Amino acid sequence: MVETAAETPGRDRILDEAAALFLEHGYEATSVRRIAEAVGMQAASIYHHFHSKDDLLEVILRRGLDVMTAAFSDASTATLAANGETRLAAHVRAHLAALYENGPYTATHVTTFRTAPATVRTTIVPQRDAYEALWTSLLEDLVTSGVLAPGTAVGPARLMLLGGMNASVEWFDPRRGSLDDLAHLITRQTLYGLSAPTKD
Amino acid sequence: MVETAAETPGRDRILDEAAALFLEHGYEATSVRRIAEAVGMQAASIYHHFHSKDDLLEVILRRGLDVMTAAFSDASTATLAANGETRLAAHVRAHLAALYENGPYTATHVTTFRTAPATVRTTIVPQRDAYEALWTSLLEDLVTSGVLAPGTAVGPARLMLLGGMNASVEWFDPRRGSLDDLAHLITRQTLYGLSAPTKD
DNA sequence: TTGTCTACCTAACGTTCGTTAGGTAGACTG
DNA sequence: CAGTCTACCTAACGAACGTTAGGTAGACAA
Repeated sequence: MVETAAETPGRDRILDEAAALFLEHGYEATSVRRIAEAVGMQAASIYHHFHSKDDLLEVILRRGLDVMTAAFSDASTATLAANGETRLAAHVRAHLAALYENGPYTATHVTTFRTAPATVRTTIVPQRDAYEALWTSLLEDLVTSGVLAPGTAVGPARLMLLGGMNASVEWFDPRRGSLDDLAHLITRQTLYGLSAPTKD
Repeated sequence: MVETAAETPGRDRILDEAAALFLEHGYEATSVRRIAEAVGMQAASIYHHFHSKDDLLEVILRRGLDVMTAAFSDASTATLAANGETRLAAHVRAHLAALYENGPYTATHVTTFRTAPATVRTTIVPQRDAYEALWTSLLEDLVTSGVLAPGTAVGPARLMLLGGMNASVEWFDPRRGSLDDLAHLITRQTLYGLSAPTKD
């Protein structure tokens, strides 16, 4: 039960405000009346644009995933000919950009997906799996091309990398820190770790 | 407004069930009636043990922090004489044990703290800062003793390490995977990264 | 045996929730 | 210029919420 609808200004305002509120307070803690107030309309008017509160969440989660996926694709086409480290760095930067630019949709996705109502979650799962598969195949390429150590367990590596990036929403403030710096930090630490160079 | 109360079986059952439900569905999505049902009592009986639902959450969050802090201390005393890598590994293992053993309190803490009601969150903040300070000083020691690269930015390193460990609650299942393996994986990746050994 | 305390209970309170029914003002359409 | 459609509105519904008042059965103490 998802909207394919055309974009209206009112509808997009609702999505923006709802996503921001879901991100800050969580889905259940945000009432339809509070969303409506943020937009400047009555609660009942929300239902002109969405079937239900769950539907509204589903559209937001899906949009967050769309933003991520588009960012990943852009990074892929932009670095087709680049070396492995550059490609990884570009995709890390793209995922972080999805989290912190183009609205709160992706950040809302990663923070609310786990506890979203089961009915909403299950309809999103296939699209989410597809996004994770993109990362899996990127990391496999990097193993094959010798950038990552042979025998690297790609599954755990993907989970830790995505987990680490997503965890940054708990502390990173894009108005205070540079996205490029964060992307560089995460890429370097993922590839080379924190240890002092060995002296053998 | 926190309980210092003696431990009664009924009270601990409430804490256990509530923490598990908050972890799975989130705080706002879990009603007092549902907690009571899980325990096998009436909703009103919860209020014999806790002032309010917020109070119940606060006790749970604090207990989660207590579990973490105790685990960290144990790891510290157990590795006083050990080398840097062993000390780091022990503390990583301790934090993960706090997340996956001794009940759902720590896992509930890390998943619900960010969106907890502001009044609850602010009373917990000092204790939380104290736990993070423990990690900061551990990492600073490791830089001083030459285990971590000189000039390592300890703040971001701490955030990424804790963020990575905490993010594992989204995917790690302690009944399927070994905690030791996970701790080893995270420690190794944190120190040495994923890159293939350079051939120069 | 009377009194107190603990750990629950039933019943109900006022509030807020998501949602629906039905209306209206203004913009386009023929 | 009548008709339709869009984007809202007011009013209200039943259900669920957190919470409180007041009672009770059993344990333990004097």
